[in-house]
Amino acid sequence: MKRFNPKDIESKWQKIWDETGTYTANLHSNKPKYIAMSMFNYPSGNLHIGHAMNYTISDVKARFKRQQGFESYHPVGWDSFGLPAENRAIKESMSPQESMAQLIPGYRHAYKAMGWSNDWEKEIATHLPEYYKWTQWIFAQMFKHGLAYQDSRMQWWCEKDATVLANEQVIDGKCWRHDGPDDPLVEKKEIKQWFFKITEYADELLEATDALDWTESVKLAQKNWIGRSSGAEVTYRVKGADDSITVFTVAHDTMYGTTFIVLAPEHELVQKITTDAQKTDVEAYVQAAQMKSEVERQAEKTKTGVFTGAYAINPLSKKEIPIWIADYVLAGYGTGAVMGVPGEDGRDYEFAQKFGLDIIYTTEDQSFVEYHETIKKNPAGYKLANSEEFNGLDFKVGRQKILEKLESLSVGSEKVNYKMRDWSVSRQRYWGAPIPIIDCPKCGNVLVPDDQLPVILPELDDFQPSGDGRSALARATDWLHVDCPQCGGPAERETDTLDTYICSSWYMLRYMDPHNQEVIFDSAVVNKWAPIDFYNGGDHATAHLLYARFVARFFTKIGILDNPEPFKQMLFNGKVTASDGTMFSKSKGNGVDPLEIINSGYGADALRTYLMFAAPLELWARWDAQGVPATHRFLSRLWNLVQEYLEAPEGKTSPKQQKELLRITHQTIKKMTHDIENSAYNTAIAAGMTMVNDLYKQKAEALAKTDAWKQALEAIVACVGPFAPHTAEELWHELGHSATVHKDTWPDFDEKYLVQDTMTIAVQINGKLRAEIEVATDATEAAVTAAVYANEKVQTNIAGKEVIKTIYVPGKIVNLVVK
RNA sequence: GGGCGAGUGGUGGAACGGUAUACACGAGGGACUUAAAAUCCCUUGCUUUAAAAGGCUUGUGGGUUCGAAUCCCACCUCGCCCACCA
Repeated sequence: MKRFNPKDIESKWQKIWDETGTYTANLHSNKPKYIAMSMFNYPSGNLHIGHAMNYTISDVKARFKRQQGFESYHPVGWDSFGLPAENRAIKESMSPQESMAQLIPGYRHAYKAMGWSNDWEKEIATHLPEYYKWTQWIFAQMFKHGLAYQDSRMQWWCEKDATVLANEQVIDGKCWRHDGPDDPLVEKKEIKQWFFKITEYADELLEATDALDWTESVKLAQKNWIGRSSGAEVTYRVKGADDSITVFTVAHDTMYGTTFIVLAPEHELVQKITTDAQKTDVEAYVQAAQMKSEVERQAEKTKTGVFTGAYAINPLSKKEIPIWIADYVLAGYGTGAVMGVPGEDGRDYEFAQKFGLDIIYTTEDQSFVEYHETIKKNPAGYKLANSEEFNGLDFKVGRQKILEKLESLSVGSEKVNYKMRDWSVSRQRYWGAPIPIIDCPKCGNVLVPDDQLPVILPELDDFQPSGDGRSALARATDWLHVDCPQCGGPAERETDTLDTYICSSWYMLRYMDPHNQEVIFDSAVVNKWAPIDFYNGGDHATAHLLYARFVARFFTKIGILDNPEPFKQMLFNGKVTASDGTMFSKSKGNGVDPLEIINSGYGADALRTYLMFAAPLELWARWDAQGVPATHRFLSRLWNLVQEYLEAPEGKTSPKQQKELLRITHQTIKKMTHDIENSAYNTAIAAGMTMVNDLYKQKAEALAKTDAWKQALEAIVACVGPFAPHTAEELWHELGHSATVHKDTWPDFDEKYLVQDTMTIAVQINGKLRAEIEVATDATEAAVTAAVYANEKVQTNIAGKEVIKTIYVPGKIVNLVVK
């Protein structure tokens, strides 16, 4: 009997699949399409267990659909621009180009060793000019449509990377790439940079979120990130001056409770309105605030602030209220100024307490309850108080009336605010797509004409940032100096490169037309293949997934794409940790190397099956050293069963066994089809294991080379195909097929085989299980009840008692209620 | 501080309001073997008992229901995301 030896069969089939193009998708096929993929790979080292997890999830889905008869496409590519590659290149004194040329082949080899069904004909890499030409084209389109602009702003700055960061790239006050305990906090620097106006789409993105078939937590994270709040802008006049201060509030119904105004230290009016007496204090405070990082500010437990000496007038109550500055007010949100309502807002309350400011309550119960709490506890509404003519009104009515009054006085209007900011897309680093802009002293920022794209990234010897806040490109003088496309005069190229999140915001669409050099993609093909049917990953709940949605939406506006949502279904899967629950890390050296496991003799199939079996996909799994041996054992049992069948004598299968084999088979097909469809891979594999166990029991009865056995074995081999593709392929061929198991082989199930002659009914007495009875499947309720009363245990339990109620759940349970 | 999840055997985990603990690991026993590995078979929630037969069990406490791991309320614990967003 042939032994199960993954080493031989895996490399054999990988070679055959490669040579025969088994996984090459025909984008013009007449079959229904299916495209499954996992988040883009960032080549930075070796394939690790997290990759193995992520890419196997989408590979199983793609394989399942391919077997079901879909034209299934499982694309592959490299998110090859970006800082890790550049930093590695600096460290190992090689160019990032060379670094990629070294890393990518290693990944290709590893992907094939994992048995992933990628289409290698359509491979892409974002650092190649044929790709980034179109990344630059997107920038140009954004620019032409008024969605790309340059601005000088305070921006997050990572000292280690010497580049700015997008808000989304700041994690707990640190750079997303340097968030270790010894890494520095990010700082703010004023830098001229490019932005994409994602805020223009905030509302659309928010509204479309609910309908997505995505993991709920991700949808929620996106909604929170966009952070819509609707309220009003109200203008307070500064006493004795022409200036006025506009604040944003969601609680304009509490306006009569405003007893002070607070400006952010950076607010433009601070200098102007501060009185001479307060000047020293205010300047000191502003300076101190500038020195502090955002995180230090937030870490402070108590409120700080300084009085400016100026007063504002409440436009409704006409009361004079002091104007303060305090760093609990953020310059970047709303208008950078708030109205202090200490009767209804916790932060204002704390501030008022500390500095002895007045507190006015505007609700009838006249005590401090947080505004949102008040509404939550009393959704029906509370009544306004201390609000002059609005007293006694329900807050919803009062709110509306107050708004109307503000509007009539021209001091307020409805306003919607978003937490989300525009997307900062400039990076002061070398290894990215150059921004296709030429800075002309006469014409200003001039777009590089489309026919001159791509702006090729010049090869350099030294990739270190130039140190003046510009990238290494500032030193590439030949490249830098160009003629202005508009006036022909001397000009300079933009030295910033594009955030690599732009590269990954549209790659899924390029997969459908990867080599097109005329246009970004053929819309006809893309409209056939988009959206991505299945997408998964364990990171980027906000940044990447929001950017991709934004860019796709933009494509629909400029008419090159039909569907504004790029990902139809998105599974946010868990990660794999070490057995002690801590993260795998290079520094700890506790990593598990997928290739090592494969090569140790267990094979890719056992590894894949273990990863998919360990836990539900959305949960985090702990690495268990016993796991791969266990799934290897399962595959080996299946293997041996098929070998025994092949060596079995010709003969007959009894009608009884035939019926049982059919039942086992169809029950398994049903369960596995349903579970893989629903991404419940762990229970699908469990069902496969159950079938193999059941077949071993049948084998003990009788095993002969019959159609009944063959059909059962073919079904389980096909169903295991998505998880253990090599083993399935080998066994499929051994069972007599010459075509691949991986196309059009998924078996159908028929409910009629699931029906048994008898069924087991559980009998409860007062809800407690007391007996089980066996009745004919077609037994009537009367027959079942009769069988229940005939049961000895039931009789003992109801002796001397009165049965007051009988509940019969057909096919399942009988519950007798006795007294 | 806000939001969202999750608490089930020794472990990872199963269970449309209907027989809790599928499947797997680990453990114990047996077969095969000179022996070991591999393989195959059996047992395995806790507990009383020699056995037969009971009792108890899904974080804690209540509730709804003929029936609750599942639904509702309160509490405890853990995890994740966001966080002075006005």
